[in-house]
Amino acid sequence: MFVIFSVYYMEIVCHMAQMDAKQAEKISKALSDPTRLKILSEIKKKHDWLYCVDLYDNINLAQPSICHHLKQLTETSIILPEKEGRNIKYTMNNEVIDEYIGFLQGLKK
Amino acid sequence: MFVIFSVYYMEIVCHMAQMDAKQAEKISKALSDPTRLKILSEIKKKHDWLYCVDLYDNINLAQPSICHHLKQLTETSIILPEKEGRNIKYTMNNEVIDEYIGFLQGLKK
DNA sequence: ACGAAACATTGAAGAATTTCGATGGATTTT
DNA sequence: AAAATCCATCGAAATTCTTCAATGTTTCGT
Repeated sequence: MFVIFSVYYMEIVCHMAQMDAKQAEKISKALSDPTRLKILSEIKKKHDWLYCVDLYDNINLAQPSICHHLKQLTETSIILPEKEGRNIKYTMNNEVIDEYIGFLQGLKK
Repeated sequence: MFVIFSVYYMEIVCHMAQMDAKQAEKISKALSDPTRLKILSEIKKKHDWLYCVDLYDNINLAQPSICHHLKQLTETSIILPEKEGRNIKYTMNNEVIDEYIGFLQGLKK
C-alpha cells in the first residue's frame, strides 16, 4: 500500500506597484469628502456596480455636483467607469485601494 | 486501523474599533497634503520619534505653518504628541492607521 | 430627423484651506 | 530675574474646493 503526500506550494507573486507620496496625497484628497465616501458606499451597496441614476436618488446634490465628485474618483482611478449606451456604471478599483493601503502600511514604524 | 484527523480552528478575534465614514473623512483630509505626508515620513525616518526642530530643517515652511499641519495630524490622532520640557516629540499612532485601513478594506467589494 | 434622457462642461459665488508675520505663553538657560 | 528657546494662537491674504444654474454633447426612442 502506497500513500503519497504531494504538496504543491504555490507562490502567489503580487505585482503591486509601490504608490508614491504624490499619488497617496491625491487618493487621500479624493477620499476626504463626505459625498465621495457616500458614493463609494453606494457602489458597495449595489454590489459593485453603480449607475449614476442611483446616486441622484440617494444624494441631495445637483447633477453637476455629483458629476464633479465622480470625476475626482475616476481621475484617481479609485473607481472605474464603463459606458453602457447613454448610461455609465462604476465599479471599485480594488487595486488602487490595495496600493494605497500598502502606502499606509509603509507609514507605520 | 484508526486514522484521526483533528482540526483545531482558531479564530483570531481582533478588537479593532470600526471607524465610521466621518472619521475616515477626517483622516483622509489630514493625509491629503504634501507637507503632512512629509512630516509622517520624517517620523518614520527618525525611527518613530520626531522632534519639532527636525522639521524646521527639512520643511521649507514658516514655523506657524508647520505648527498648523502638526495640529491637523494630532487632532485626528494620527500622531501622538509627548511633551518633553519645552520640546514636543511625536510618534505614529499605528492603531488609527490600522482602523483607517480597516475602513478602506470595507470599501472593497 | 426630432425630442427626450443621461452625463459633461463652463463660469461664478461661497466656503474652506494654506500660508506667514506678529504676538503670546511656557520652559530652560545664564 | 532677564534673555533665549520652543511652540501655539491670531488675523489676514492667497489659493483651492464645493456647489449649482445654464448650456453642451452623446445616445436612445419614435
